[in-house]
Amino acid sequence: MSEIQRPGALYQQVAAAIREAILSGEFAPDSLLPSEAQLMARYGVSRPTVRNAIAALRAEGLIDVRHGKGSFVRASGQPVLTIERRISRTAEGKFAMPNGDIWQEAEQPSTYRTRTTKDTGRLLQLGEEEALFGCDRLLIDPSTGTRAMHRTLIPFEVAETVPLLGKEPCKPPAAIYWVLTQAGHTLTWTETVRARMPLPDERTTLQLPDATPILHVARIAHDADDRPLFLEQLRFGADRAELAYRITADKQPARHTRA
Amino acid sequence: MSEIQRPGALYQQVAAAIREAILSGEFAPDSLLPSEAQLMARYGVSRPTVRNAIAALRAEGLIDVRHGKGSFVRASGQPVLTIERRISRTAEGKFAMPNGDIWQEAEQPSTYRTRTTKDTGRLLQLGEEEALFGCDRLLIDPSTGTRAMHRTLIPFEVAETVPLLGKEPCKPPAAIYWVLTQAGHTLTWTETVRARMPLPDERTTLQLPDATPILHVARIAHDADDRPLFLEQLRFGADRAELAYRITADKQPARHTRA
DNA sequence: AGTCGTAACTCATAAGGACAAGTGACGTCA
DNA sequence: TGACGTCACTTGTCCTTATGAGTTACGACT
Repeated sequence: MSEIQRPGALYQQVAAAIREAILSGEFAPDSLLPSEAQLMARYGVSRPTVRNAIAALRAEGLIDVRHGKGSFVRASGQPVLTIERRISRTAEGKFAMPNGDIWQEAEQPSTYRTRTTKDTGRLLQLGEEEALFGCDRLLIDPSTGTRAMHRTLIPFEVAETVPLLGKEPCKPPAAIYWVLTQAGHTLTWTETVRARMPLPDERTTLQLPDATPILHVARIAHDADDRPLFLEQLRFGADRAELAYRITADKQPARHTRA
Repeated sequence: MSEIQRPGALYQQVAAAIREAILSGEFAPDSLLPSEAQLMARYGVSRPTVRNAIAALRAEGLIDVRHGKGSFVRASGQPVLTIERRISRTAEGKFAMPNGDIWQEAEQPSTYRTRTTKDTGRLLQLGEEEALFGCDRLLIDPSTGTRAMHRTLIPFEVAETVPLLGKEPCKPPAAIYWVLTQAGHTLTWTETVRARMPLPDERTTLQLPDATPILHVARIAHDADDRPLFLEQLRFGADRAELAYRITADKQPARHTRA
């Protein structure tokens, strides 16, 4: 019934109409949208057109479609888990992470040897194809069901100078910080944050819904002279979790790039 | 020709075949994929099936399709711009941001009055529907072409106690920090980072390609007693830019939640 | 030589039909 | 009563056909 003809393609007009209805609250979160047949009648278009419009809204993450049941307005709920990226030291000097104890390991960590890629090589200030110890963990926060993939990458170079690391390359991060500190290093950290769409295997491991990007954090532990010691990666679905940082003002003037 | 029949739907098999070819390097980045007609012949399927497969790869961000030209393997290039989220103070105590001078304002900042939403209310530790000054900027980094949307939200409460803010609510962040410091506040900051798919207006303003999430940073400036003073938001396409943070170890033991 | 039309390619949009598959409710039968 | 089969609903998949629209190159005409 409702006549539409404004922007461009038919299916985009239908999509826009439904989108407005959702954003204006006419269709409440978690409520059932009209079925494809009803939408066909409502807008006087064919089924492919309706499905095309629905596909567009799906790609925007506005709706979820369940086979045999219908299309539901996605509860655009904010993330339920805040991952605080901070590092603290106890009175004895040991390291503690604010999130260290919420995560459980879903399976045995898997360790392996690998080489730097263009990306990890740049972060570690190494060339490509340099040898690394790797350790992958699948983490779960039981209280929210949030899943995350954690990876530790330690250059052979570094592991050689720190016997404990070479023997057991797959320790929890806090333990690695402690070992390196005991070995005489003074640690500081930098993190870079990216977002991208998941690869198929990430989609399944992290159990992500449609149109859900993943947040990708890379934490580099630096020595006192600013040289990278090792790398931690954390990946998780951006629908359930967010990152939190603390910032304080430096005394030095801002630099644009790290030497 | 190449026979396929493994996982599930036909179009998924076709998509998987093309995806493998891309990830294995058979189709180089920026190269032209076979046309729809060629793919129909190659896999012996109909045009809708080919288009369905292509739509799936598009949603994954693996390919870009250009009307009249063809489908291209997306150069999965890492972000070209690193946005450092740090704050420095000059010898005179004024504030400087590492990125402060790379951004140019694409248009006049627009100021307005608004009210807290559930989300911004929580961040500012206010209720819903509390009055705010708002200021929106569209920023551009000319060297990379990266666009970003910046928003400042100042509660009326705060603006009233700081005359300079009330008169001119739309100052650059560094200037606001300075004004608040002059007014006797001691600032610290926290940031939360999220990623999500863009809304249609964000897609156009930020000129985002398909399947590109946006990174959403909310920076809260706190007073010495940890009460929020005001809020800055930054939004940009995750395809071009990444965030960088510095972390140092606290002396205090980690707390899980802020009081 | 330069301009412009046309043809031949590309993807985009739209309609129609048919059947498969998941879901839930209802009713029958043991 | 309980188990199960069937049916009516939903979306998923796949095909055919047709037309519109952006891109490029070639060639004819000026």
